[in-house]
Amino acid sequence: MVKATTTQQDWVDAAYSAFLADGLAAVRVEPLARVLGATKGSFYWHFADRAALVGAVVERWEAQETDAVIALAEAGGTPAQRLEALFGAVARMRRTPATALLYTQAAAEGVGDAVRRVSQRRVDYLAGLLVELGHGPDEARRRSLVALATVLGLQQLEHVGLDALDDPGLVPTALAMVLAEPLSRP
Amino acid sequence: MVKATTTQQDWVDAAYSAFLADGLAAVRVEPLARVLGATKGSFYWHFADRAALVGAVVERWEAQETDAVIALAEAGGTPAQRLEALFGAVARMRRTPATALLYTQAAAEGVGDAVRRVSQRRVDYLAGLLVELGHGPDEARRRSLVALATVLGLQQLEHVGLDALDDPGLVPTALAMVLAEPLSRP
DNA sequence: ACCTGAACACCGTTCAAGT
DNA sequence: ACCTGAACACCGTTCAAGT
Repeated sequence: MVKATTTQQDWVDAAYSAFLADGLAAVRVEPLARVLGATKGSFYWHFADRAALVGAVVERWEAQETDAVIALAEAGGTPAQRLEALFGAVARMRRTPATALLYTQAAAEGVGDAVRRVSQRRVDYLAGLLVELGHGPDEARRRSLVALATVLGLQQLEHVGLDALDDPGLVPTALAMVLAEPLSRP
Repeated sequence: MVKATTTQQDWVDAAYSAFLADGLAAVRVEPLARVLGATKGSFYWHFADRAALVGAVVERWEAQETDAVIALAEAGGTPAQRLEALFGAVARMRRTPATALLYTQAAAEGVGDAVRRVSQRRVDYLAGLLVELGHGPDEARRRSLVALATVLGLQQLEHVGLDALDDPGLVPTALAMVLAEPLSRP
């Protein structure tokens, strides 16, 4: 039995695949219509415009990010173990163009809010760990912000051809930088 | 005396302004033609295609970046003073959307090489300072890579609405993280 | 209710024709 | 040598018309 109609889900599924492969810019109505064997007119029955589809894609991304953070938090262990697990996950993450592209595309595509919420959640989780490890709340927040920025920046460098994530000594270095005691400045 | 013709320089100037304001995506032939009071046909006399204009824009950006690094290096002082100056410059840099957008757009726009060269030069400069400050070359390179990534990532977070660079304690924190002695891991 | 097909706008690209 | 203006392709968007 062949599917009779193209559902809203079909559009989001196809758009999400395109997003994972090539970022939000790849979420385009006409090419997706070709992939789905539908017309653009069909798309505009299910969605108000392209922005609505982009919104649905980012909503799905946000939900999966939230699940991932919760899974990390529930994995348990000591704060130090959870920090190790977090850095391990980051080290394994590597080349996912979608995420590397997302932050700069977010504002232009009108989904900056969702990306900001996800970022905040990540910073909060890491800051919680650092507080458990004995840092003060302000210092913990700053270090977490810097750590997230580092991960995002390394993905960008990777994306531009600097094989930053290949260096096996880099993640330990970053870990040390996040954990280290603050220096008194000269 | 009114200028008779639209020169190649005029196109690059207009394109560079658009780039500084809104990133490479804003380098578009037809809107620039409107701004310059010329036709698209005129553009295609001076340039092979839009990619050539984007290339010229990034070339100018690369040249100015190089000048900036050289100026920093020639400023002199002790390595610690130069490091302070570098972080001060970064702290003052703040909201330049163009740079924040550039890294993710670079690959798609075919100018990844120029961006990679600029990144490499920045890392090399900082790593040199860290070596002068007593770090080993590998550790210095890793810390420099992480530091550049941090700056790029903070720009992205800023761009998405997390007021990361507003926190006055953040740059000292980042400085401490770059300078700190490596930890032995647990 | 859901879709097609044609239309229009926007921008990249080409090119014959003008000066 | 340099430019105009019209044409085409691509994709977002609208809509009358079909089932």
